Amino acid sequence: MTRLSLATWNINSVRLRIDRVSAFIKREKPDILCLQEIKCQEAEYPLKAFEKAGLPHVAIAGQKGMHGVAIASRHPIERLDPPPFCQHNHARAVAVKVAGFELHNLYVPAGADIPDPAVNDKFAHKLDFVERMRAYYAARARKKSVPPLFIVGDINIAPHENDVWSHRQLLTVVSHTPVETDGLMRILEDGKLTDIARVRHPPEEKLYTWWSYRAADWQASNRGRRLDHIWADRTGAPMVDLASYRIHTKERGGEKPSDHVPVSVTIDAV
DNA sequence: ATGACGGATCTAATCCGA
Repeated sequence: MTRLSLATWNINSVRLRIDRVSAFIKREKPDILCLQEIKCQEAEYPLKAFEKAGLPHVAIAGQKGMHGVAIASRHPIERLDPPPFCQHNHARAVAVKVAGFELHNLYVPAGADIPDPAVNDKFAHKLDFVERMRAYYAARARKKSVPPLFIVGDINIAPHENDVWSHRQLLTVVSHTPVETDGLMRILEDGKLTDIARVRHPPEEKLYTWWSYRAADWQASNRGRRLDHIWADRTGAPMVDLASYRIHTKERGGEKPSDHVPVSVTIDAV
């Protein structure tokens, strides 16, 4: 039995924040770190820093300037085909096999401002991405003898009332509209997936992983949303130490933070 | 809840995020 710490973080430029990433790895010692919005191509990725930090096994899906996801691991990884969720083939998914389980790292489209797919192509793209996730994980849940699966990343949807600072005021705001939150809940239901954060944290407890850059004082206004998720499938969920779930809110502070903070969990792998 | 911030890019002004 190996205890593994798995963390996910929308880093909003891995090159700009590589020193913060290195410090986080040094302090929190994740065995696997999944990043979103690396905002670079594969060749530009700061591999050396990850080697130095003890996570030398890296799978990168990059593109110029925007999006981009990566998985960095202490243990050897086997790269898998990314799940086919993005109709535009953006770098929004990377998948590996590591320590006997499967790991998907996702960056779901934000969806822009207007929550109407008829007039907003980006919102239509987000809804399509979510429906593809539902169909894929539903089909996978029907399969026998698949490895345990963990799905992490910036899902860009805050599903529950207390995953946002004001349920009432955000009902018409992209990330918390009913069509999105219903879509997310259907992925979990049809895929037989567990949203690890909410197993131990009751529905009335506020949980945020993102705070806008535009607030004058993010901490004082505390208008956050829980956009970053760690999910496990039926065989993955029992491997999770539920008490280990952490939101690393401290990372929203200090110099040049990302607008998202890391989320982590400990897994008992074989 | 809009766009006060912040990132990348054809380094100047624009696109993008959520």
